[in-house]
Amino acid sequence: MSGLSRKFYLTTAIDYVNAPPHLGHLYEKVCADTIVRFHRLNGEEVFFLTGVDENAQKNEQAAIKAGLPVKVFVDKNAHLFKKLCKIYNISNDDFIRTTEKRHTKVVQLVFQKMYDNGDLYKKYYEGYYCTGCEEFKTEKDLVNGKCPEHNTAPMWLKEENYFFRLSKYQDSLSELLSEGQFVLPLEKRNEVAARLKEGLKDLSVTRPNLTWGITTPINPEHKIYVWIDALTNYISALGYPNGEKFKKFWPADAHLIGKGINWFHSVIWPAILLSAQIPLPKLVLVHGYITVKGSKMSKSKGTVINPLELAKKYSVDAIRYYMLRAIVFGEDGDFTEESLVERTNNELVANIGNFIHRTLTFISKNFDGVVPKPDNFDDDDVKFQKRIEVIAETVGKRLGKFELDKALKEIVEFSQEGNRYFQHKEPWKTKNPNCLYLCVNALRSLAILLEPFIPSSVEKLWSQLNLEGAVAEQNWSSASKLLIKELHTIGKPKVLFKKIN
RNA sequence: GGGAGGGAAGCUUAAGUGGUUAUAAGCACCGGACUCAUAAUCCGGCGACAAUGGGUUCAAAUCCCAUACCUCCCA
Repeated sequence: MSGLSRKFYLTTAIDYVNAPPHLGHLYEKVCADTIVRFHRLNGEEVFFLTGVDENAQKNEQAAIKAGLPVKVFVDKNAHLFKKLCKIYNISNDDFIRTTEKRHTKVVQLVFQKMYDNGDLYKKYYEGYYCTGCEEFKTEKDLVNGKCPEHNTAPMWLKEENYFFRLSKYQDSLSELLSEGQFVLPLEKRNEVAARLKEGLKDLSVTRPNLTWGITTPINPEHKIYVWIDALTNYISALGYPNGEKFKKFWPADAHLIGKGINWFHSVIWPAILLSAQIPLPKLVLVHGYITVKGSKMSKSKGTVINPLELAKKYSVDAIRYYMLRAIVFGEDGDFTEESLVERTNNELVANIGNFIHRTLTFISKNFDGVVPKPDNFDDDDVKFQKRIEVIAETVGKRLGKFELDKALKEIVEFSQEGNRYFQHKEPWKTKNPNCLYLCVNALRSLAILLEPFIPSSVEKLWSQLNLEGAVAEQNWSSASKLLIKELHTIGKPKVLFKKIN
């Protein structure tokens, strides 16, 4: 353990604001939040960025459909994303909106730098264009002459666009991706590397004749297309090029993204940065999708889950706990309310909640709320004490590897160990002081260990333990110490997690 | 159309990468103990012949081939 304070910069993808947030948006934010909270507890200086992509044509189209001015429409949905963060205790340090001046000017600067570097050139392009996809399609892409995605006939379009010499960076990118640790999990790295071998084509990075979006600095007729615009949020939010935050936090320690935008983050984004001569991020961290009944949430199937609504039905921490625990990080995971209820009742309530509550009420009722003075430890006591001594490291290792679900599993097992120990020592017969002394310390450990996952519940636990400060201010490794001493008076016990139904 | 991956107890998973009757965890289910605790807890039991069909081998869940299904990436 070094005493050096390090920095940790984590981003999420920025979300389209063409619709209100769904559960997938929340999942990414909760994962990110858990990761950064862990890093904060480790004493690192953290910057955690999330935000929304407002410049996409998709947003404009959705606004028109809704019969609202684009700005009004976008404001409305952006507000919902901010609200989502607030409700779910997402501890983001900033929230960027790509229509903000601080962003648009950086996008133009990056564009200019790429241009100055000779990486952008003008070219006529002709072909089928699907307005839904905002993309040119080849004949092969079409099914019965229609875009299979949108089921609409594309139009024949002849456009003058600026192209980015992506091909120029083929070798640098191949090298970046062969090194192994740039994209995690490794299967995701392999997918990108395999596609890279097929060769890179230059990329169209502007669109003419649009009304919504950021104008290029070199030609007022052209708007900057999604790539250079959206991805640049990761540095514009830090005040690139001269901002203090940029100097302190860039390069990003991880970009947390969904698997669908892996290519953009693992190939296009590094290429843009290389072209603009900006250092590359350290890691692209890819998570899976939340599915409902085994397939993607879809509007037509009516399986889209609105997390703002969900929070009215279940507690925020139960939802956070469930998503983090039940979904293997990096893989897709199915969401059902039944399993949410099951996890909550069996683990959060019956295991963790019970251990907390039985310990606290026992001390409260039998020792007037005062932690008893321990005697000499017997073998059981020593065994449990040792468990406490290693738990911070055990869970920390998992979190360091982004194994959020496994980390949580370790914590559940620790809590179960507590229940087992308590049961075995039978303090209701013996009034065994060692047992209560160790268990109440285990609760303090649990509070810290669980802080990244269920931050709000854990603060309540902290105050029931009548401890100073906030859990979020504690040091991770102190979760393995017995810092609650004899004669400490605990607060009033109160049920933390309620059983559902 | 090309490529990658997956199938394990009723369900969800972890381990296992050639060797006798496949190692485990949680949920569910059954039984017991206990009563401090939100009928929570603790202990014990139940339970899979490994997607299917072939092949290699003295021996395969583990290697190879084929087929079906699911997922993903690409076109």
